[in-house]
Amino acid sequence: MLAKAPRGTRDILPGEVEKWLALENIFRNLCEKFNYREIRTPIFEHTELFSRSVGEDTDIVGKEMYTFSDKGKRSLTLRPEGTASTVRAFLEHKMYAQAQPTRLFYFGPMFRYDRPQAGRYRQFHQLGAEAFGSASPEMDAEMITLAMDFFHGAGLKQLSLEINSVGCPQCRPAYREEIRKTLEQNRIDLCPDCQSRFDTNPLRILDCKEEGCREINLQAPEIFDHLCSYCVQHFEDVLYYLKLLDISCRVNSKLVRGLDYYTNTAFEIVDTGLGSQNSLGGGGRYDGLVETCGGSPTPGVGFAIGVERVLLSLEQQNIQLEFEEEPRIFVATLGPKASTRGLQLVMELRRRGIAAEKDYLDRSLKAQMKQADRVGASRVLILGEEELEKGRVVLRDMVKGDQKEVELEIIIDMLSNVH
RNA sequence: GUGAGUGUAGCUCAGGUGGUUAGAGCACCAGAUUGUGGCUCUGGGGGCCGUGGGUUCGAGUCCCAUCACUCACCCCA
Repeated sequence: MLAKAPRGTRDILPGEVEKWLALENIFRNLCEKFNYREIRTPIFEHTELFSRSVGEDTDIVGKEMYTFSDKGKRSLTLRPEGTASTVRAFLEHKMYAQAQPTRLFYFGPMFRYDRPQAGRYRQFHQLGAEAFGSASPEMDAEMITLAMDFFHGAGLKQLSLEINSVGCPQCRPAYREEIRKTLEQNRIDLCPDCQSRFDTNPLRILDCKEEGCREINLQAPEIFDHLCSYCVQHFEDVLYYLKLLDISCRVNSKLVRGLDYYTNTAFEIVDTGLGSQNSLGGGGRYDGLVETCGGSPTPGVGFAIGVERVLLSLEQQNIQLEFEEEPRIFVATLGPKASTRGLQLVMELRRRGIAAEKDYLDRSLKAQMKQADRVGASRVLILGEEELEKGRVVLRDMVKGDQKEVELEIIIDMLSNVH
């Protein structure tokens, strides 16, 4: 147990970390172009922040939160998603008093207690963005474009963008009632989950995957017939702008996201070839959330993307992320004097910005050469007692396989110029 | 929370119907010229056979439990 990461968590090892950095860089650069600024919020928050904003009746709050109380008896929760914290920070630091809209992005670990499976972890990582202060459908379109540009920047193809409108507090209650009315006589045929959803959140019945529920859902009223005129217009505008910006999408009137705070736009990006957990990201508009968290009414939109799933999708589609490997110099030495001089040499190289290393295990020259090969050294400096006496060093090119003697004094400058 | 599958060396896996000191490939270390990597050859170190219990003269192998991993359901990223 001591040497085992907890269930649903894992180490990101050297060799894989490079991919994470590459994705982070793609996202950071993109966000900069869109004028979004990075925010880093705590990894845990007051439990109430999540239960209030995400919604008491959601699966996340109901059964997936890592909640604990600290020594001061405060109930705290490891964040299961990023939007709530961002909203909290927006309010706490009165960002609404600055130039609007406020555009923010984040990157970091999230936590949900769930059975792990392919593409699902208890600690997973999301990169996401939020924009406060604009209810314009242009903002929705911008947000979706940012997400899609990220996927394209990472090299992903074959993604499907699904979009829907879930209405607003003006029209949703009536629609909710409409669903209840039409499904009432079939209520006992719904799955147990949907039976309780009937009371708590009948919209969620619509995207239930149970065969029986799906059949019953055929007679459910279409949401588009029940949106208020504002919501209809907003949705149509979003679709219009997306088309204008060359973002293709598929309207899915059954799409209902698992968080309660969404209003109007809801969207999800899925990789159809991925497997069971094929949702790479999702988001939507949440015009009531800031108010729910104690602020004055402020519209907002955002999305979150699952890093592990993006990585999985890249792997499955055989797409390599680009990252440069720095050429490396290995200093091989023979004898204690040369070893000491070699240590100086290595440090000088490093201070000149050249990646370098030497052997500390007192290994034979042969073993040092082997090691040089393994760490991917492009060149090896061989320094023995003989060379040391002559004030020279052997410079070996590991790719070509040839070598020559060079003055020890000029070797650093020489290599600095090459690199 | 529910279901199915799998746990043997660092990794990938062999080990018919229970029978002596548990194997291979790769990896690792050393050697094949007293100072030179990749290829080859030789040798070497490494295994509470997931854990606990049971059946048996005898269990890696059979039974039970437990834990872990994997996949799926649910839900989501």
